[in-house]
Amino acid sequence: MYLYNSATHKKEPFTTHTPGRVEMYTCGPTVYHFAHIGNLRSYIMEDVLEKYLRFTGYDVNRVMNITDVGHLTSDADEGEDKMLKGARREHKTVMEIAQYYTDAFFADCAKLNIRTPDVVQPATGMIEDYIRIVQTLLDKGYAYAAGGNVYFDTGKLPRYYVFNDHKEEDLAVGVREGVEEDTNKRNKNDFVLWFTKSKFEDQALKWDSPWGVGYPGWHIECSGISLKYNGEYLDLHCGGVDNAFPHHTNEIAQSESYLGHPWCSHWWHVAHLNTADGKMSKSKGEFLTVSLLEEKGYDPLAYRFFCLQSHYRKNLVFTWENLDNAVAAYEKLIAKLASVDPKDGAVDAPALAALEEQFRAAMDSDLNTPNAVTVFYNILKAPVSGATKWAAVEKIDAVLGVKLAEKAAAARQRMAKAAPADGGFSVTCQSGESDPEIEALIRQRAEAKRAKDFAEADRIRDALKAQGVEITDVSGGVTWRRIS
RNA sequence: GGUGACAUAGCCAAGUGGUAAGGCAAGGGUCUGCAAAACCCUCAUUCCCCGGUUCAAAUCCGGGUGUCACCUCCA
Repeated sequence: MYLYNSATHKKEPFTTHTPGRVEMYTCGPTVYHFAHIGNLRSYIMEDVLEKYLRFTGYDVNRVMNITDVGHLTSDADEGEDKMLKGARREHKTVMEIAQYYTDAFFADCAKLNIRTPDVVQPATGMIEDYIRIVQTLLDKGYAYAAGGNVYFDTGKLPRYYVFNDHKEEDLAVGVREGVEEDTNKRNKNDFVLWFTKSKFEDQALKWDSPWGVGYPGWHIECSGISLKYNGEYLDLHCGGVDNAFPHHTNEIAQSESYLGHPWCSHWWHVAHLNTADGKMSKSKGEFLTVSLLEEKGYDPLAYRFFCLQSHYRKNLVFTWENLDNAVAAYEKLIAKLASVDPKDGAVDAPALAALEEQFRAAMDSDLNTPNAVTVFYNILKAPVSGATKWAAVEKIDAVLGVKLAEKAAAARQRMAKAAPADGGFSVTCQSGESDPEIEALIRQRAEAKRAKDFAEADRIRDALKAQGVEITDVSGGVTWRRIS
């Protein structure tokens, strides 16, 4: 399998330190608010990566942090702690906020069919580990104390910039309003390992340390958590592109300095989901969450499908029109599979293997999910038995995770119900809902049709449409659904 | 200002030297009382621009232009 490695800027064969096993770390959410669908794009793509690695036979140990401490506010940044700001907004304690949004995050993940990582570790649960790492970095001379804080000395490294070719003098420090240069730093790009002097007066969570009461720097949490649960050699580190610098760069600096040997061989970054005006954020424009999608009548899995249609290293622009496009494609795919009889013939093993091979070829090429999705179409068009088609769809959907077989099976059940064997007339709602008033109208229309009074039949259909109900004649009855 | 990624039809999108996959939308047809659905057909002489290399370039090289991101918390 070839994957693009941000650290080398090349597609490389993916290899692991221990053959057959992948130590995988993914940066998790900061739990001060709901995740927006842009955040979730990364988790969807990471989920596909993880599932594909398992599909190809790897034993995967996936670790994720939950950032529940120490982040500054986002976007409209006034130098306030995100967690604290969230707590104040909702009159809750910081830990209540963290728990609430952690739960909300995993609820969103479940709706998007994202597997929960093997290890999920809140940052606040590992303070002693961070202190030990910081102390070791001080002992080894990679860190220094100044102005009450402990800093990492990037000047001690032969190569600090891993992902790009920044020159220290070109770094624009404090370009943004409200961000001031820290005069305690020896080098412009030094970063804090442990704070005792908070920028904000009322930092909520503090711990005792050899350097005074304070809290850990942002970057140390990921190093600490990964070192504990993935061990000294990490195979795959994932996250959004925005994390590459400085967060991942700093993780590498502190982890390798602490360990004294190379740490993570492969870095995998997911590009952003943008809106028409640029980067998606929580404070600008519409706050796009999974819940909002659901309120608007979208299936979260249609959003997952939307993400799969694009490559993970390419910016994706979110518009409602683009989502609708994906929804139409997704629903057609389900309908197509639903029209295939799973009991048709036997599973043709060689044909199944050939279809699976197409899928592997796409995925092996830097996780090319757009091409992997086209394999669904190839399966449906292939001259093979229905049983083979269902088996092939189920096989690759175990990785892509859009629940095609499950949805198609449900659609088949509804179709069976809508076409009773006794020749009667049935009225079925596509979402399983039942509404006597609507059903009565539909039956009235059927009567009018039987009497060849098509004007009356069309009048009733138009009246239903005006109420937001669309009906479709099928053999043996009518199905209906609500449209927005 | 520096750094990086990207630029393919109305839209999403693959393709990394051999003559533009796939999907959505649209148009035409079959079917249907009419619709819808389904099925069939059509839909980029051309890949941001200008040079170069080559028998051959969307693909390689050079130079532009544009978009986005990062340098400050962010997926």
